[in-house]
Amino acid sequence: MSKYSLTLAESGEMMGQKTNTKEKIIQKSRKLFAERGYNGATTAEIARRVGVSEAALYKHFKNKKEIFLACITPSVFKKVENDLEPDVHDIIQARMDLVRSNLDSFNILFREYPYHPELAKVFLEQVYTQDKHMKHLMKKVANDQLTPVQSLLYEIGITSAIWAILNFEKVQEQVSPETMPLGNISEEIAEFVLYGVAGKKESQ
Amino acid sequence: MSKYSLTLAESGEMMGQKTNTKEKIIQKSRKLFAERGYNGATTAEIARRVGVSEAALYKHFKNKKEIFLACITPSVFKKVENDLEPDVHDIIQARMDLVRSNLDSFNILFREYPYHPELAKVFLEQVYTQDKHMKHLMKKVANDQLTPVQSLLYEIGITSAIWAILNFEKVQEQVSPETMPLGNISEEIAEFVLYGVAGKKESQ
DNA sequence: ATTATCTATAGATCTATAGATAATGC
DNA sequence: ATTATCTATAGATCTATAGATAATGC
Repeated sequence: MSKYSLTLAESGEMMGQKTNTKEKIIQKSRKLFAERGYNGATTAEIARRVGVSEAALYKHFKNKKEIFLACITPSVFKKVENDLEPDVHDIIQARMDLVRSNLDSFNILFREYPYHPELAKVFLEQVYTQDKHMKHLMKKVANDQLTPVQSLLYEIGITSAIWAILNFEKVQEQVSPETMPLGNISEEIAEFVLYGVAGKKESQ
Repeated sequence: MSKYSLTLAESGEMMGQKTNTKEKIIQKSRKLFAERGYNGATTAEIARRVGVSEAALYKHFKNKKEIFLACITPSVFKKVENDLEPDVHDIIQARMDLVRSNLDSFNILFREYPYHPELAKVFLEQVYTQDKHMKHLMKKVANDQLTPVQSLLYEIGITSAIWAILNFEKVQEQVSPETMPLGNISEEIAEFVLYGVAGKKESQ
């Protein structure tokens, strides 16, 4: 985690304490939905992982769709603001931390939001976070010439790039025999975001 | 389409001619899989859209999974090479054309490849196309300092950003009441890829 | 004759509920 | 008494096949 970090708010109460079945259903099913997609995840498997009967699920949620939405909607951003003025590296690092530590949620969002209209808004909110620092810094670097559309495109683009690269990293072994060590990814991305392929010119 | 464009090879014979049921199954189901995901697309619905019975599907394909794979695997890149040395704008435009005109395939790939090991390789091939022009130009602009990892990361990142933005464009209405006109997206992306948020410095 | 299709249906699964039973709080 | 769970199962799908029928090529 970086000094300037964002994390998804723990949905519901502090977990780990008393075994709250509802909370456990949400956590187990979030993982399962991320693993198999909405239709690939069955209520039977959710129940199995939670360790209760299927019927028990329906005492906590009206139906499967409600379980699914509970996995996503309560995840509002809890921003850990920081007094320090962050630089691009910190901001990219923070975004990577956010995506990485909530990869299940982002996987569900990126993959499922077109099938579930309820998720479209959440998708936008979580991906286009309107990160104050990011916005401010981008504007500053760009000499205040960033239009709202640019800031939207950049933030969505950067987040989806991070998401794709992190997932690629995970499945890379299956893909190429000689696994390419990706090195310090956030460093690479930060450099790219800041100066593009052209890189920083000699003038600094 | 730009002067320097890539398109996915037409899988199988030239369509439109004689009504080839197998080909029609592939086309209709590709669209359906993109719309609903693998598990959300039923063989009943595929049959309905093709206009045949479900049993007919199984004379052309061993099972549902084979229909699914047929939607993806034959889509090898047919590169329309061009003598002209393309600039960044052309290259980004070409990549956007590629993603946009094969959005169904890319939607299936980006969303489904983690659930289907067979797709991981295809995903990498289609997203990291090792676009000769892109590679060459990136290297040139970066003064030959691009490492293989960087070129991999950049190409995957750029493609996924384009994919996410194009999909976002499609569902934007549902999301924000005041639809934001995204303007010339490829122009924006090209500028970003070339110079980052810093933009081109006064020196050009 | 051979190939492409259809009707009908088996068998597996999947969501969701009804009604019974166990656990908990007053 | 109330709340949380279980067993059992209804009802709806969903994939895939068997066997019958129609269409096509020699």
